[in-house]
Amino acid sequence: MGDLPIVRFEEKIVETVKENPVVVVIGETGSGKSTQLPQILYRRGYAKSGIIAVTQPRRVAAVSVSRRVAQEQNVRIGEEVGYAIRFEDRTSEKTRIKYLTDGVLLRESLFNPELNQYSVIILDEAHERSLNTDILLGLMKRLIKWRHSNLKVLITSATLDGGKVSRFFSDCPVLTVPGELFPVEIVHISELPKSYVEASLKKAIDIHVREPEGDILIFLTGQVRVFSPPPPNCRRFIVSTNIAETSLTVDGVVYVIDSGYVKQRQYNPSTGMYSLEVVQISKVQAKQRAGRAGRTRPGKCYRLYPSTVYHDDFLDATIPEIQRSSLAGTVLYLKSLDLADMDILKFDFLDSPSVESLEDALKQLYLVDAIDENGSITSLGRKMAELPLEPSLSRTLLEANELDCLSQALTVVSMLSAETTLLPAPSKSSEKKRRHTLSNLPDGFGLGDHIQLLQIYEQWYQTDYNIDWCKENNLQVRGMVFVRDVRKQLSQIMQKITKGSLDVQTSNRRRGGQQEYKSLRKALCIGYANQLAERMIRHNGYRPLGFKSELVQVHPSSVLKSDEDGMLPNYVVYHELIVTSRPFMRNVCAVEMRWVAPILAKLDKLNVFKLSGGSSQPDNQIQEVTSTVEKKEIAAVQPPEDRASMIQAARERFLARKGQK
DNA sequence: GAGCACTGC
Repeated sequence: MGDLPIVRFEEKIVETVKENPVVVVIGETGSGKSTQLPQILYRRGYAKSGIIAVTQPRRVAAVSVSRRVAQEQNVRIGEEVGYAIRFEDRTSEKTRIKYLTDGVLLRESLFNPELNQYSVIILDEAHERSLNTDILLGLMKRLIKWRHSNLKVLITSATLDGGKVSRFFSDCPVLTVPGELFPVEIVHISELPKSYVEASLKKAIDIHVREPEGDILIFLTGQVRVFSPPPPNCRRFIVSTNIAETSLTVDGVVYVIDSGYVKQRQYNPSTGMYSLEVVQISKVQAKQRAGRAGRTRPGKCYRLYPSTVYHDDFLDATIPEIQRSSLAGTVLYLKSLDLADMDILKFDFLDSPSVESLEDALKQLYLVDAIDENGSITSLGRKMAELPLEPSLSRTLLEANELDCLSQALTVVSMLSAETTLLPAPSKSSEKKRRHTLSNLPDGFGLGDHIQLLQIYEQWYQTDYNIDWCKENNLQVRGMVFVRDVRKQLSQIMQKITKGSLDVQTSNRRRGGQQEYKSLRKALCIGYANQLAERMIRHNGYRPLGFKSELVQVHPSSVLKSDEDGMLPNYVVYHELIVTSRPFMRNVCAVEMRWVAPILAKLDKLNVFKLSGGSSQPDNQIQEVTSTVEKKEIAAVQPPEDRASMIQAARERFLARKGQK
């Protein structure tokens, strides 16, 4: 391993780290930074006073890199070298080099804000700008002031604007270590193609006919099934999403075709909606993709866009996740750390999220009782922050505990955490099968998808977690096992939070139909107070409350049923708003008017300016955001006593809105 | 009546 480029820089690295609390290390793929940097510091005695921590954005990376380092150190994993990821802690008292996901380090800092057990913290792959890494960057900046005498922080990345991070950390030094990639020739197309799917197909065939052997990796935005599997001894065409940029390494790739696009999920804080959009990649991503051609020998990267477009239109770096996500969980986490003079709107992020996004987070936290009207964290909010869940789901668990339905809520919340991994990979044959078998699964009594998820898990429990049952019902075994792990972890945390011995056993009893789920639905209503929607008068469209007014529909895959008149419930809570062909509510649950009334009253009282601190003079931006909260419409919502008056009230609102237009 | 990239506690 002595021949890795980084080892030639050992003296320089050690010298720089000795004299500076924070150092940025830029190292291309193949530089050995992830494996060698901690070993260099270990050799130089930095693990004597504490552990050397190395964070990774992904679980697989934490495990595989630590295994390699353990091998190089000639120790077993869990001894001097170990790793910690969710559900799996392979460290011991002997551990001096510890690989962990950035999420695990964030959790640790919740219970030990000074992170005293660590003498060195290396944030690896920082260029990916994961939400967790970005929060850690902000926390490290504060931590280094408290612990300037006994903590070293290294930020390492492949292609990151080192100058920017250096400026963030008071002009700390930037070291650049060359990588060991083979040269990659970049070829741009002369003009943008009409269809990048078609163009990439043509280019692939072109390479196949003209170029010497070597596999072809094609970056597109979804799994387009245009290529059939190759016979042996043939050239492989690998069609991939951005998964091959980071998570997956394909050996034998010599040619890369880069469409220049990626599918990205983004959150709109004014409407509360997520959307999946095909967007242009950044220069950093384009470089990352090209690099995949030079791992085994010199390669070529064909870019399906002109070099002028690359230079003039492409963003330098991908928009960081923190600017594309709902920040309710993040803001609650930061509030619970009790950082001194902590104004959430002024937290020092490398790239700050918009004021609107932070205020949306505050508004959501207020509605779920995690912060009070002055923006201070409540005792309930502190408990919520301990749960590794979105605030609405932690709130649901705590309310369920009060309403004696914790066991059911634990199941629902765990199922939601794994939902995308439950259904099988799409294929023509399984699609038909799935339709068939899903009809055999319970239907949630028509009350909604949360109840159905609960019933599915309870059925599985009654088969004693039988793997064949999952297969028969076309549920991914790995997904269901994950649900079971999450449920166990959440049960333990709930036991700890409530300091009691709770009944968290999955129910085995069959009781009286719909009534069985009343408390659970009430807990969901209180938990999802920030995700409540009201039905329109004459049709089954809904309007989410507390956001800019938009018409949304219940997703057609929902098991929610309409009444004898064909009307859906007057109020539902939803797990997610997602814009595909239209805006949809995914995973909805019917709730009752008498549970909704207090939430409407709270929406009415909402004052975002006060929530965000309110002591300083409001600037224009804040005033404008406050005005987007639809005071008039919300104030018009009365909490009526019965269904007739409720409908009357809704009709008046409807007419009032019509009149305004 | 839809159809969704990736990751994490």
